[in-house]
Amino acid sequence: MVSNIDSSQLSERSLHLFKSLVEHFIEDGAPVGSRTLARDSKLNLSPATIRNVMADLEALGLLNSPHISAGRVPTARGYRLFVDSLLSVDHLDSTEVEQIARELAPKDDVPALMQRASSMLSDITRLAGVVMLPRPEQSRLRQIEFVALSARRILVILVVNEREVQNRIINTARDFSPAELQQVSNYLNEIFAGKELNYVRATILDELEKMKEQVNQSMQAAIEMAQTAFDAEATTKPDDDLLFSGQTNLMDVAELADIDRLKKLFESFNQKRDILHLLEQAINADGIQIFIGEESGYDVLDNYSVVTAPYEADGQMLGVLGVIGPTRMHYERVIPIVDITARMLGCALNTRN
Amino acid sequence: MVSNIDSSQLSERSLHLFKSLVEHFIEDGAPVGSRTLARDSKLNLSPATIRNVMADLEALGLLNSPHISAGRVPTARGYRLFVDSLLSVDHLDSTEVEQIARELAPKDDVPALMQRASSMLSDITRLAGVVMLPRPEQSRLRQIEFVALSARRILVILVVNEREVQNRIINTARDFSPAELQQVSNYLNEIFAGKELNYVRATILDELEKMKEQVNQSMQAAIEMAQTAFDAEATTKPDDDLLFSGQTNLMDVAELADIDRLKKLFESFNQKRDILHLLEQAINADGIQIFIGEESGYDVLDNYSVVTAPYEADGQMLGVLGVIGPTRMHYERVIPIVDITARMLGCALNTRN
DNA sequence: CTTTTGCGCTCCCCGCCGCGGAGTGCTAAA
DNA sequence: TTTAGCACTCCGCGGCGGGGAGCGCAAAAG
Repeated sequence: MVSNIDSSQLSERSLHLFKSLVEHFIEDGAPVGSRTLARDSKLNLSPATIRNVMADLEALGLLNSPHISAGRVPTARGYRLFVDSLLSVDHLDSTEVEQIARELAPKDDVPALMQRASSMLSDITRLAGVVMLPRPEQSRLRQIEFVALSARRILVILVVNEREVQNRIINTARDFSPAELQQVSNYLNEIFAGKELNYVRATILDELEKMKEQVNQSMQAAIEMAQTAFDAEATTKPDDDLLFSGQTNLMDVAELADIDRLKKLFESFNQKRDILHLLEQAINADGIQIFIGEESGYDVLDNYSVVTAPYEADGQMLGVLGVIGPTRMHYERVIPIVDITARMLGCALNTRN
Repeated sequence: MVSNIDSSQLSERSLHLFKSLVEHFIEDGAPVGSRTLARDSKLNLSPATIRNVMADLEALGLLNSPHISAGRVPTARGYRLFVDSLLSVDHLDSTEVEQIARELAPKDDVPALMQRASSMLSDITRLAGVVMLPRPEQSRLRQIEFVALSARRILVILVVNEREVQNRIINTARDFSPAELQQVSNYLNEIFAGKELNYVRATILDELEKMKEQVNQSMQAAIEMAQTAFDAEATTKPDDDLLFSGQTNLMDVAELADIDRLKKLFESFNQKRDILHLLEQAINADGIQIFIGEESGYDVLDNYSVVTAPYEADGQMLGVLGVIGPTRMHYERVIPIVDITARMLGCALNTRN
């Protein structure tokens, strides 16, 4: 990768003009010519001078022109310089902040909260929002319970990490009485409570062996049953860990009207894989991270930028959220929105007492 | 609404030509002229004759021409006649049937099964699939359990209708011991097991009053707690009752490439309201029901058709599933797919023992 | 009466042209 | 170093014309 341009390598004037050009382009989406720039940047320079400056900026790879005789357009590298050094972020007005706070009030369960965060991001930015569901590296089993539905159909309830609840139904080979079930869950809670799920899955077989003599017949069957339960758990919910919303907002953005590219993007939303990889790169950034166009390395994201922020609660990084839109987006507005949303989501997730 | 055309009102020859025209149009998407029709329909008629016939069909409102000098295109009414009287449904080949059966094997919980049904519909038809989640008119409470997470945070588990499990966490005003919780759930199960959820919600307050003297203090608090639990239940999951998939398939269909209309459609997928209303109309149809273009009454669905089938299990209508695509779709193929999917989904939902 | 032939007409599509506008690069002057 | 002037490029757009597909109508054929 070619090294990025540092703002100190450029004259004050060049930077001013460059910034002005980018802002102009973000506003209109049309290539910006020397005339307009001469008119609007308060520098009182003639178009010709500005042309010279722009030629230099183009040589540095910050701009390029679609055709020899069109205005200039920022490159990905140009945007990079812009967001890193030139951008002054908006101050969100208090009504917006309140709106975000209201939407993220911790009134119900985690998935619903995440869903709201995502739609809020897309509503407020008029772009596409995405939230990675919290995936604590360690999911500790807190409690396991069995509820008899009928003699051979048993509901297994796993309470994981404070507030996550998973349940599945398993069919057993023989009948279990409620008392037996109680016994099994007591037993399992005793050994496994507080342990990591993966660990539980891995060792449950060993335990089974170890206990073979100690415990009675019924208990053996019970442990086998538990194993089934945990196996089922392993196969479920591995993929719905990304919540999108507002995809349709992207259909308004004129320069992205190419339906094939849009389709590719939407498909990659559905597959989740690429976007997930991208977001994972952002989880250890401290605060906002921005992927501009081709930078991301995923060519479905050409001409798109992704503004991300990790969110944390109880001192633990939980995930990433962000906004996807055209490279030509209002960064000065999107950035603080993503930022504050991540913070507030974190707050909402702090274990309430 | 103008009355539909009955196939008996038309000569054999007109019907044959009409059918041939519709098939042609479905294949190519281009207006069909008299020449092509003369060539391809085995009738050995001159284009001129066919023009006459087509003029008649146009007068009946079955066809129209985009321009005076283009070929003819079926109207919604034309499609109606076509699917009602002229269509010969494909015989699905056995590999496809097996594929469907495999996808719908009842291996895990209901939501996942529904999700698979929907994506399978869209994959196999290359159109958009939709499934309405089962919404039994009566959701009977089967069992309620409380699990203490901490002294004041309690997990409420509701088992509803055989295999649906809902859980939520509530915060209580005071501590409850496990024994107390057991007592409460025994009590509630005794009164409410087998009752309808709405009924439970409605009468739980009365019960509370009625029992005031009979039961002790702790029990009162418990019932209040239960009330909280059911209230929470009422507010949750009222809207995610429709599962879409394969929306992006619609972006391939050339004649729908109008990005604004597509956007409107996608938005109505997100809102769910209109589509839900439409599907609800189909729940009492016995078998396949088809909404063609403007017929649906929702103008986002102009140029789209929806092929639906209700599914049932244990003798009870549970919901509707279907496929959304351009009016110009391969009905002869889509119809049997939707049909068999509905049946198999029903089978998968029959209470397994 | 039905079907066919023949003919004139309509309308779309596509490529072509020419023009105005916006913008550039270069050179020469300030 | 900046500006003015100028020639040049390229896009977008509207108008034009020809070819193609298809239609309707009228008259002839069956």
